[in-house]
Amino acid sequence: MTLTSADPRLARRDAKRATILAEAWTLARREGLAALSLRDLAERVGLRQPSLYVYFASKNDLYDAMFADGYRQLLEFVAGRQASGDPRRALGRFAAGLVQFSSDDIVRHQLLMQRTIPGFEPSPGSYALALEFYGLAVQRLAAAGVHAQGDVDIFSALVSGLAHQQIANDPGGKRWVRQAGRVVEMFLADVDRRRSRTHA
Amino acid sequence: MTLTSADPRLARRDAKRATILAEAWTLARREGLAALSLRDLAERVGLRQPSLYVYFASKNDLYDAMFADGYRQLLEFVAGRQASGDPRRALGRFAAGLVQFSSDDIVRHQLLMQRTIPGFEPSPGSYALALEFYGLAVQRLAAAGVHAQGDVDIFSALVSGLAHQQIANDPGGKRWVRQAGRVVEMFLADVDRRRSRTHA
DNA sequence: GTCTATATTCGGATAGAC
DNA sequence: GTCTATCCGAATATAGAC
Repeated sequence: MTLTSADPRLARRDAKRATILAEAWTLARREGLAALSLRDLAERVGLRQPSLYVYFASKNDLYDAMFADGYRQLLEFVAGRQASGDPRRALGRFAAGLVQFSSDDIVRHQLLMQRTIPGFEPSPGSYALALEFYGLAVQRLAAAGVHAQGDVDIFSALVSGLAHQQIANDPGGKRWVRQAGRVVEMFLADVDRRRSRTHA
Repeated sequence: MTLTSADPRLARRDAKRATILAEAWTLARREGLAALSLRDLAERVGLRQPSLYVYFASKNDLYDAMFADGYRQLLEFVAGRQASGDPRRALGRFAAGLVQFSSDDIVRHQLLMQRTIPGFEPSPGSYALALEFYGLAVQRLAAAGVHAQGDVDIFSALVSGLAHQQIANDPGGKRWVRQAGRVVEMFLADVDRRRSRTHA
């Protein structure tokens, strides 16, 4: 949605939407996601509060745009770190990257990964981006030889757990980020162990 | 705090506080933790809104009481499932129990484990209960031969990750609860592997 | 300890002029 | 597209009578 348009009118509109969005993130990081107010937001972008409705149909619409924006950032982040070399080592770096990404912006992590705003649900269009990310993760796992749904479930739990502990108990640090490699190793060792037990 | 007193006057007061607290949980589960309103809460316990201030000094004080209450429930839950038999198997049951406990009440998990309410921070007295729980977990780990801080960190991430995925992607189900035993096994196998590599 | 009444502030959202 | 003006509702919290 809201791709930069050729029409200069729409282009400027999109640019302003982006400005507002960026300011919304800043404000949310400072005040808390749930405490984000359209009044404050308007003031920070040099508008009166009702004028925001030109750009966003409602507050939930703003949250939805932030949700989509956050997942676009995540997809871009993942795309920017191509898997190279041994796919199993790459999976470790992938996991560490995700934990770092979450840790880099707690509010973003809250919005993308937790259901914390009462009444907010992402629109289908925004949720599609979340699914796209999930698909990418499944690809990385497959490249490392992980296919079973149960294994995918466990991997997702490992990453989200590391991210959560990092954010909750060492914000800004790397205490759990550093454990990502080891955790993925232990995970892959377990997958192997089960494979050798089941097959042949 | 707020132990049942011998003084019948205080006892009735505490009883009413408990009633209000229970209703606050119910309301928070229905409307969301952040959307909890003192007006609705008062109505549901047959009081006018200002009368709540007799029992709680502020809304944050109510959250604080809920926080303490939640950790008391957790401590009771853990105490009710004594570790018996092989401490390593017991650790698996311990982890599964914790995931189940979180899954049983999403709002409680939100309040206890996430920083989701803008402006709320637990009081020292309430936070002490959280530390008490943490100490118990460390004991269980020690009984299973896990001592290193890094190992404790990983265990906490494993449990919180399973809980989070369970809540986010299969609320009311057991998809991730069921994986707890396997995850703890893989964890202990890794701890062993490292021990045998380092020592002797 | 409970009430009525009210202060105060703030929130999101809409109408309509320019 | 931006504004002023305003609506409407909701929130927490306090004052003071009973």
